[in-house]
Amino acid sequence: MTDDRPPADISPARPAPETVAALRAFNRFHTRFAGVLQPSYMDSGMGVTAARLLYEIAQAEAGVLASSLREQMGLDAGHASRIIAGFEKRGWIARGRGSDARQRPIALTAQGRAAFAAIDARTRADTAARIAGLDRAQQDDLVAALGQVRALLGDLMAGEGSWSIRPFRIGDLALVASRQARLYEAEYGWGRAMEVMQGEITTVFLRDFKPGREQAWIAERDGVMLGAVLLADAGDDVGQLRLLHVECAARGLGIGRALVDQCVGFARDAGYQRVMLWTQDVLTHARRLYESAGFMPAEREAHNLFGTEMMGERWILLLH
Amino acid sequence: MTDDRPPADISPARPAPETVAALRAFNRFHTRFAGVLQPSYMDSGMGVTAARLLYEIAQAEAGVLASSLREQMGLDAGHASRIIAGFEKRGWIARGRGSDARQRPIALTAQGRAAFAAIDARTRADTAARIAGLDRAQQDDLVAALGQVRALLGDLMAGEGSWSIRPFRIGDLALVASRQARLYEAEYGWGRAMEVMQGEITTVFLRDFKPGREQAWIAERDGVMLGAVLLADAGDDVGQLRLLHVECAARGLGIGRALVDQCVGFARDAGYQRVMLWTQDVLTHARRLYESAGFMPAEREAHNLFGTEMMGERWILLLH
DNA sequence: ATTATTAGTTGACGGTAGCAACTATCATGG
DNA sequence: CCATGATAGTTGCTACCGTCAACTAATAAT
Repeated sequence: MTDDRPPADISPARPAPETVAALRAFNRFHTRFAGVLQPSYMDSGMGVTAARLLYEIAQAEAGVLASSLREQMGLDAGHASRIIAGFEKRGWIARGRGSDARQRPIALTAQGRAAFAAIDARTRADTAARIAGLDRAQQDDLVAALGQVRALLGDLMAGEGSWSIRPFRIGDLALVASRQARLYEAEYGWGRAMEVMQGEITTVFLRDFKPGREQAWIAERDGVMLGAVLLADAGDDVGQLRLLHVECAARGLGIGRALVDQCVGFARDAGYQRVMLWTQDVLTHARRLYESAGFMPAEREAHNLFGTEMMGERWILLLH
Repeated sequence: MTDDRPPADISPARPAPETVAALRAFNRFHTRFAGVLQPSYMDSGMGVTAARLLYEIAQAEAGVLASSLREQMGLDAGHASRIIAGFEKRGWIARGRGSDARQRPIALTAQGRAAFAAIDARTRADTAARIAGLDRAQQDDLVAALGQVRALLGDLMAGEGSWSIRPFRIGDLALVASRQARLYEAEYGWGRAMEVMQGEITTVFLRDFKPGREQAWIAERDGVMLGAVLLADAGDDVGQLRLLHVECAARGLGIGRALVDQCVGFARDAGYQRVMLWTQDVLTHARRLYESAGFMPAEREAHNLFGTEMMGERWILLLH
């Protein structure tokens, strides 16, 4: 009844109360939101859990084990067993034998696929009805926000590793500038001067954009930007790699490397002789990345452009 | 079992399949996420629904009616009645008599408040533990994304009318440029030329920012930007209102008016003689807003800056 | 061969939630 | 003023959900 646990075991890095409050408010909201969606299962004669389980069976490749479904959904063994038995009784699934004779791998029958398709269509329609008022742009915002939430709340299933890289679209570059400004502010304390530079780079890039000679790429997952990079024409057959960044939450997935590769590949195809970039020596992670991509360090120069003494570096990659 | 309903009654404006899929995936995720949070209620001897109900009672002013709670939460009358009876039995609530003797208004007792506080603290701690890994910036992103989802999914409770206006912070202006670029692209088809202009305006504003003489404001709710406006020093004691916008989803709340008022008030305090702005005659909503704020139309000029023939207008407001 | 482990099933049981019948009160309208 | 209907809330019934624990059968470990 009472909470006797010492604060210490909650977490060393305690989140801000407002964040917790916002998340709780959201949870309440979503409980109600999902509650409105549920009744439609009812008249298909099965409960929400059964519907979820059927969904997972349909998604999995034929021959899923009950145990893996259980674990995936956090279900009780007995509960799951009964629901699965129910499916079998209705002829929706067939159960084989695994190499291990205790296992009874589950597969949907044709009948089961039909039943699932009907339920799924129904659910899809109900969900669609709930967001019928949103135009295309709002839908994109929604998808991005949902993806962002899942990523931040640590949904390991959130399109696991399924990020992709695409050319920039309208509004993307300013967003890149915004994210980078916040990123460097949070991590290094570089302030407005850096923000201005990022704004100038993106704006000039857009203003003088040379299709075929220049390009920018966005790495994203579920509509959420995970990183970005620009390739600008620096003249004399030199391409300049600019504004590479990877969001904190997306590091270690190889996104930075993929962006650099994309960029260098484009530069090679476009006929550039070299790719050049400026960076700061404190950005050690980026430096390692450039090094492994074949870039060679060139000039170093101390400067004080962003409020602190720092060491700028030029790196060069010969292409041909 | 089967879905016999004609497509017509789903919605005339049917959302994209990917949006629906993303929302469904999110629902599945959140069901599991919330499921992990639930067990902690258990050892307080009450179910999730009871906990939710207690929360609502605690939030409401003393003297809530069971019926309003029921409706609010979408509960069955009998179910709610039994849970409430349980609370009464434990001495957590006291029930009075309304003017209507059928009504039994509910109020927390001191004991009830204590019990709720304990449960609430527990829940808060559990929720906090789930997001312990997030740094400050990620928490901000999370709050914004949660707010965005709630706003887009039509949560009328999402901080109803509780938006506010604040001065800009790092990364805000580039975000403004990004949102505006997408907005005008979606609504009017103005393309890259407009995007470049927005980038230039924000970047120049940041680069030459004159504290006290210039400012930018962001309207937001739950961490989500709902609109923004800039006031730039145009010389000769003229302040220029720039880049006013209100997000589609946030229109009709008086945000545009509040932003203009904020801007004009600042200009007056800063000692400007006039406030000037440029706009396009097709932006009828904005024009009405400027008019009602006391701006007077000045020059009009046809131009073709953004890909189509359009009519630019200058408006002026005399301050002193 | 013995023991422990694992996959899955089954029985028992308390809690959840929906439906409908019920009481008590109030509103309306001849 | 009484009949009628509506409303706030309670109670009984029931199906289902979900947990615990005991169970079978097969496998793995020593």
